Amino acid sequence: MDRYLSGHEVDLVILDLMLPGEDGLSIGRRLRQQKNMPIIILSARGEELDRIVGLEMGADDYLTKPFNPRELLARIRSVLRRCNEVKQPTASEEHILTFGPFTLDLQKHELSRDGQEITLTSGEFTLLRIFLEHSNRVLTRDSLLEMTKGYEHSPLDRSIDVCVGRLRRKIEPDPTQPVYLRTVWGSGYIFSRQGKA
Amino acid sequence: MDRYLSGHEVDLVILDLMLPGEDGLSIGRRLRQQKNMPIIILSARGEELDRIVGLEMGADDYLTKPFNPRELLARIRSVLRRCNEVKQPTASEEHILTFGPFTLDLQKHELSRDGQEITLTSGEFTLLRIFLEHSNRVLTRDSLLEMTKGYEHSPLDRSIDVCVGRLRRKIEPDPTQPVYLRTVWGSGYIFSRQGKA
DNA sequence: ACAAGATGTAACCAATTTGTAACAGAATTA
DNA sequence: TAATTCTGTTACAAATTGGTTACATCTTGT
Repeated sequence: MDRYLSGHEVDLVILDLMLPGEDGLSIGRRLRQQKNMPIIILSARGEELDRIVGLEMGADDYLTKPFNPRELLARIRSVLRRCNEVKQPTASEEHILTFGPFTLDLQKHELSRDGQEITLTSGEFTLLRIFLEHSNRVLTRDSLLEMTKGYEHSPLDRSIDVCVGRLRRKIEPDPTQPVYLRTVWGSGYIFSRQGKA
Repeated sequence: MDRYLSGHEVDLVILDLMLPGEDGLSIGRRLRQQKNMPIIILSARGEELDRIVGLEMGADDYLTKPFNPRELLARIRSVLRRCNEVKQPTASEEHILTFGPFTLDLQKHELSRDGQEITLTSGEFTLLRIFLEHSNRVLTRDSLLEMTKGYEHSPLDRSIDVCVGRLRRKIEPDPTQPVYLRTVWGSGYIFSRQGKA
């Protein structure tokens, strides 16, 4: 069992105390201590003492057989909800930015859409971050160069244009008709999180 | 009741569905939605349907009268424990960290896989510990040097790269294609416990 | 409609960054 | 002290990036 657990992603363990082998309670205690894994205990014995021991051991919930499957589902949902809040205490904080269906994680340097990762080079990442942090306002090539590299302006520098193009290919539904990263002719670029037509 | 709640610090609400006044279930629903408050429901009716409705509504636990006071205490403890972890996720002193099939024991300074020990030098151990303690975020060479040795930065210091390489040979299935200890080009390294492709 | 300037973009490749083997001084152990 | 292990440095190979260039396309003003 330990081997299985170490090789797989497990969200929650439902422990049947009536199963043979290592004592269910000690398994549970170990799982909780080492991996902080959510646990629901099933038991045929409905005696109160057992239930109390199970909960004190650290299980998150306790159900006695026979049980209603719908109740088990409800309890699983309840435990997982609590648990996800534990895993991502700071998910809602500053280091995750979103636009349209995309998510940019500033800590991981990772862009994803529908849970699927989209690889960005470090230049693309930097540019996207700047656009997200200054959305809905026109950014000139000068200020973009300034923010990305601290450059002074060179009048024939096209590097921003090229990088914008590369970014568009990764985030725009149709790079020809940008909805997030639009050109403001004669001035620069503007980014809008919701994606204008 | 609302007046009381807004003026006081409340850790947990025990809701008696049999009390008069506003319907207990809707009170509960409101508390959870507005304050994300932990809730335990008491009810004289032991019918399954009620218990299910209560849990689905978002209560953290459910107890039917008559109940054993000790069991109520245990359940309160269980619910509060979960909640406090939300507030202080790193409060407990875990000295065993896991990732993929590996286990790192901080006390013994020992890395093992499937019960088999993998010897680490002290430099490798330190680096791995730091990666595990700061997983899922990019760590620059600078900050890694800082954390491992308190170094000031020397721009041509490659010691981190070399140590990362050595660590990879011990933990990566294929050091050429790291899944745990990945490079973030132009920025540094990032460690993910579950091992990304 | 035309010219002039601005923008999009494919392709090339130099500069940078990273991987790693080999070496040697440092640290540890016997 | 001698032997052994560890770890930083160096050097070079490999990989990756992103700026430059060149040209097509688009916008604006006349």
